[in-house]
Amino acid sequence: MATAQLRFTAAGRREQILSVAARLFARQGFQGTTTKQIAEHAGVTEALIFRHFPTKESLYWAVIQGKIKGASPRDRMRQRLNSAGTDAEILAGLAAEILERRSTDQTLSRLLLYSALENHRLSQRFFRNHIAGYYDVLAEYIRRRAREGAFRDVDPLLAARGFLGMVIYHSWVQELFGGKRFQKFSVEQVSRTLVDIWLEGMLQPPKAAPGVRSRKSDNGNQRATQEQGGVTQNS
Amino acid sequence: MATAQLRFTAAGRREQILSVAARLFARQGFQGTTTKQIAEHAGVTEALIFRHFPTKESLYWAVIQGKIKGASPRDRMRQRLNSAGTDAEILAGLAAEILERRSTDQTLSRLLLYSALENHRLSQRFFRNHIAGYYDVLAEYIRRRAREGAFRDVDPLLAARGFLGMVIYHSWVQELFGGKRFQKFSVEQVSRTLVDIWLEGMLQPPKAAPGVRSRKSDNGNQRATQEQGGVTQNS
DNA sequence: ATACTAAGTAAGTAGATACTTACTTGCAGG
DNA sequence: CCTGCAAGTAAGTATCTACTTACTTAGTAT
Repeated sequence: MATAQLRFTAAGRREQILSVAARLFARQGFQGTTTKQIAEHAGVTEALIFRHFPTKESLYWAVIQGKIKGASPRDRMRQRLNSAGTDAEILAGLAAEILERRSTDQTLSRLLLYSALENHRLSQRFFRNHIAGYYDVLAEYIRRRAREGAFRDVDPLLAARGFLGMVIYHSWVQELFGGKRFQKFSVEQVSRTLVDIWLEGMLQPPKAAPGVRSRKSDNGNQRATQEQGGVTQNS
Repeated sequence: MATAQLRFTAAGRREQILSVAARLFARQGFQGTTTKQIAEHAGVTEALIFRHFPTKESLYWAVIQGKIKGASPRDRMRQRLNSAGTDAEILAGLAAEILERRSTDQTLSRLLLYSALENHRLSQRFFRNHIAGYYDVLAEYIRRRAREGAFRDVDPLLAARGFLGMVIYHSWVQELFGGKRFQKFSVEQVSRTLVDIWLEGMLQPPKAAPGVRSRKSDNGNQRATQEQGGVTQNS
């Protein structure tokens, strides 16, 4: 009869330590978090931590890898982008999901930022596994929509980065830099607005004559423009 | 004759320490930088540092305040936004400046990120003084262009954040997360492309009757088969 | 009960860290 | 020249850090 267990199983304790450490590393970074702190928050002595993880750094790795595995956005995102609906609906849903997730759980993005700043060798891999996935899938979506004639001919990777940049940067500003203290935005408003701008910028104009794209606004009071900068990339 | 001085004046030494500390704090954060390191890089003993700054934390504050004062982007940005040229030229110039500055000197953005993550009380103020300035000025520009009928009616602050989000996030990805290892983009290409998307999304459609905005794409359907000419220039 | 094993701990160690104290050295003005 | 003072240092100290070692306890199978 295991009623009130005083002891964890090894695996259970390991997970508990991981979850405590994740919170602390996310809040304070690797350098700012001590093994003593982790032990105290886990209700355990430091020695036990080093029984489960040979070094503090290996614990950090384990935390990050756990988070990477826990959240595999690529598949959910691909699924979303393949679902039915207008571009606007799909993208707004995507943006909303990102914003919502980030506002309820900052640990992942904080871990990512910290590891990037602290130059942990893991950072690159973390980034590639977690963030780059977003790009590739979204870029593919953009490429497809361009092939279908819906989107303009813009470097898909840059376009994807632009979209995610709008969304993620906004959430950073709100959550990380305390922007929400001065200005509150609803997730709906933000996702709708940002998607609106980006999408309107990506959509192929309706009745453009082939070869010559007419500017939407010629009234541009500033000095008239003779040619519209193109988007092609040859550097 | 003070030819080769072995000793600095107090003010000179203070500045030297500040500049050395700025580099180190930017690279390693507050917690990750030791006073011993700073002393060694300044070619001086730790004691001298504590003669100029009572605590390590006060040194950190001084570094950040110096950076805030040093870079006042608001004015330069306002000037740029009031100069002559098309929207595309002005915004691309702005984006290029941000990208260029950030790629040559990361200390400022790294300090900002670190201080935000480490929850230094200064972080909010740092953000408000350094970054929020961009928003306000750019939002004002957007508001003006909307009043002039050139831009659509979109929340100016969100639009500004979207623009800067695209640019700044891109530079973070490239510089911080090592994105440049896999993909190199020229500053011109990035700024032109991002501005193109954003601006095209903000411009008022050409022949819309006032008050009624016609969407570019009414079919809204994902499988849109909008006919299109071979519009944009192909390389 | 006994004995075995896995979970857990008390009490360290060596080195680092922020900061101090008591002292020395270079240089300008009389 | 020498003297006063600001610039600079050598050698600490108390505390903290990651990590260890030698030990104790709880659960369980026999």
